[in-house]
Amino acid sequence: MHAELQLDNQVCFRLYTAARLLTQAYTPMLTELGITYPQYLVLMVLWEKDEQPVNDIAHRLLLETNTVTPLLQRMEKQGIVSRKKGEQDKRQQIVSLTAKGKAMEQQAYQLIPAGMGETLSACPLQAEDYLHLAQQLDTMIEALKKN
Amino acid sequence: MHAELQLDNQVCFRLYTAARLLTQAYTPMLTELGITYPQYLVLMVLWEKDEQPVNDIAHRLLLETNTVTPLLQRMEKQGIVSRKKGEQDKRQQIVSLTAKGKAMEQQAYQLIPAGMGETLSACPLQAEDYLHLAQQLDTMIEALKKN
DNA sequence: TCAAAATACATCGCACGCGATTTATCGTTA
DNA sequence: TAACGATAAATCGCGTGCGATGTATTTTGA
Repeated sequence: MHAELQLDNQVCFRLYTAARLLTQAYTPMLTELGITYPQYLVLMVLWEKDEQPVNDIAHRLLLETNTVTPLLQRMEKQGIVSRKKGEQDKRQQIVSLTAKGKAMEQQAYQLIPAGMGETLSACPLQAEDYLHLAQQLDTMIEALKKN
Repeated sequence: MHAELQLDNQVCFRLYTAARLLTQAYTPMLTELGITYPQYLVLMVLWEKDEQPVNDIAHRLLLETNTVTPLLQRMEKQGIVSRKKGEQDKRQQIVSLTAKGKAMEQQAYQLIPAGMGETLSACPLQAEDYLHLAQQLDTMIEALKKN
């Protein structure tokens, strides 16, 4: 029995579990909006800056384009975003929010902070704890980004 | 522009990303063993205690049986585990390690701590930071488990 | 200048996760 | 004890993630 191979000693398992469970906590609100969590991430990227090529969205989310492309295709089918070929560089697909996609920002603002606030109120972590957690995760992410 | 809806303010996005990237860091070692990360989790559960029903494994990993069952079927096909119907309760499927599955503990022990140590050496977090991180994640997980 | 390398995106295949449903078995109780 | 609700797995469908490959376009360098 090697302590290094015990589930209870694994940071990765905790990250994997916490990410899944927290994503699940978003699901009821996101279902009301008719989207999934990764689609919500894409929307946040586009709410910040509209009209971006697939590559920029993928880089922002640290995902590969072969994940983002089908995701965008599904979102286009739902009328949340539109895609058009880049004018200066015809290899690019420029992704834009539709009116529906823009309107969803307000709906999200009304649903999600309130809903998640309630969920996390059951969690005895303070604002400063989350800040510290975020910093440590950023440190890990930064180190792992360099493969 | 609502601060609550900015990607940079999302703990969930950080968890989602850190979990993905850390899992990716495991992948080279796990590929050498011929398994995936979720399969590695199942093996850790079984190395700790062999011969468990599907439900116990799923509960330990906080996963649903409809995730674990196909995963176990793939592992059985690879000869890592075997499944047999429970004797006292015929609804259960008791999952056991094969000789191959047991032997993989030693291989994992030789590959993974060393490999992950090297990966995380690029990460300026100390042992006590990981401990603190683990505690905070456990707190979140505990709160989120109650839906 | 023009062929080769690089880049942007798409496609394909496979392994998760999970909501929803189904099937087999068990426990309970009327 | 016979029916009925509860439980354990399995199955189905869909949306990711991602490695591998393909295609169109741009950049490059001899």
